[in-house]
Amino acid sequence: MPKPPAVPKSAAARKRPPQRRAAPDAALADSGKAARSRRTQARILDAAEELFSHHGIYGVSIRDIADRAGVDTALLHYHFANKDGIYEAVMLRRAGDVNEARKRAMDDYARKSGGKPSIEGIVRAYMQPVFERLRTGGRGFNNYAALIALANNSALWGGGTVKEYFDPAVQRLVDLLRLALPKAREEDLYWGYQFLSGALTLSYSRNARIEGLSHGRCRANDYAAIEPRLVAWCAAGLRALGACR
Amino acid sequence: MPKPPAVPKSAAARKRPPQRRAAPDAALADSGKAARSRRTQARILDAAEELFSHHGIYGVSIRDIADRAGVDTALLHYHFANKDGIYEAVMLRRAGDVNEARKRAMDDYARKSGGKPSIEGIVRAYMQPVFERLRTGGRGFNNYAALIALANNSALWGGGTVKEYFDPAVQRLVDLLRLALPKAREEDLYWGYQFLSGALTLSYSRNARIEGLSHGRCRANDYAAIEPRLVAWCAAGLRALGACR
DNA sequence: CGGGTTATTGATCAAATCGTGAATTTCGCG
DNA sequence: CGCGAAATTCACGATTTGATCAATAACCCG
Repeated sequence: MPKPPAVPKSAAARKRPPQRRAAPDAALADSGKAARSRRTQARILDAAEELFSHHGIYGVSIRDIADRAGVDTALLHYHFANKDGIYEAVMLRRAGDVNEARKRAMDDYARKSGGKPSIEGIVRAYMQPVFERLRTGGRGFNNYAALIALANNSALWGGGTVKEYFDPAVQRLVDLLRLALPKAREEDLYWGYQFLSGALTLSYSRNARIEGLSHGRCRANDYAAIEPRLVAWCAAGLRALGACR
Repeated sequence: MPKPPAVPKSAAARKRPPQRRAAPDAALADSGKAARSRRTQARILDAAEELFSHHGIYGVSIRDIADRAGVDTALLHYHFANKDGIYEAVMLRRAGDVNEARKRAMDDYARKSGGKPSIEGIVRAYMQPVFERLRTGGRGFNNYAALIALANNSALWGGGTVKEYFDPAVQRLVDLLRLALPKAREEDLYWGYQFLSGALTLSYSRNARIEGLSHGRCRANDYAAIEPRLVAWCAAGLRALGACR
């Protein structure tokens, strides 16, 4: 009886298709059943990522995703159990990569700068992986970023699993800032992060107000223009916060 | 196309009978049919405001709103035609008031400061009306602000009518900043506004990450703590942007 | 090549959704 | 009072949504 594993309702979100390792020979890395399945899942997640980033989780139906991915509705349930499963998978797919890169960049900078890291350097290291991927990561990462921005300004900041990927990088950032701003109050470091976070996420959100406001002088996704300005902005703000004790 | 599901299903709350209105005596200013109608519409908008701010426009059904307002679904269509009409009415209801107050505050400050307005003063005048209402405006304005934050980081920044209320105040802000930062590049003034806007909206959004990150040291809606820090932060950032030409 | 597992589709359901038009209440006004 | 318009409710239909079950296609391995 080929039946999709009827997972108990309580553990529905846990369900994952058995993930086989790629064939050891790997003459062709992505041939074979498992690889094909993985590619299909990726196509589903790509579609969901794009649609979620435009309309939010509730503005997209499972059918919308299935149509855009070119598969049947039931397949989404087979791979991801339900809609929340799809959403969580989308949120987690890139979370590890970008935050590992953040921690690596901050560690590298901390080592390179010896005992005297600059605020600019710390902030730049934290932001650089995101901007790099925004510029070169294709439409996929841009959709993901817009979705993160959407979730960040709402109550549903992921199902609760997302923070486990994002929070450690933030703590690393705050730790470095504490080193560079020894006179700053502890709470001001966190307020500083919150302001930084708000400005950063708005920059890769789907909001393009600035184009109309500036009469076309600024383009909303001109990340080459945004990155240095945002670094300077946040560094100055952090210094002001750290000094106002 | 985005067609909506719903959010929270409280079976008990669903069958709650329509709440009878308060005593009809009330011989006060607004009795009469028109006033009653206006009060009903206000109740509907209050309910929609709260639900939209939590779950987004697609996460709320017309029934959810009607139930919470204690009226029939058809009444929402009678007053606001359809869901988009409700959304627009919610967005516009407080838009005029807060932005008029912003312009007034900036005009007052510009006059009071003569020809030498400070960055801090300008930014404070722009933000003050919002923080004042967040502190004293009751739950209604807090819901509205959270909804604005949600819309601000998404593609649907109002149906297009909202910007006509918000943009003039922003332009007034930029005009004053141009005066106070004569060496700044034109586009940097707008980037500055964008960063300011991101940090500001995140501060009154429904995101409470900072409470967990700071281990309870910061409370997400401690506006008395946020306002002065955000003013200092943005002023420092603007100065840095304006000087880096 | 053939059995068995996995991936994918087709058909379908119960519930929820938006919207409408007819009834019913409320209330101003003559 | 009592008529008529505005405000509000009732009942309902067409459509969409999330989800499931059985049936088929693709593939691996012996």
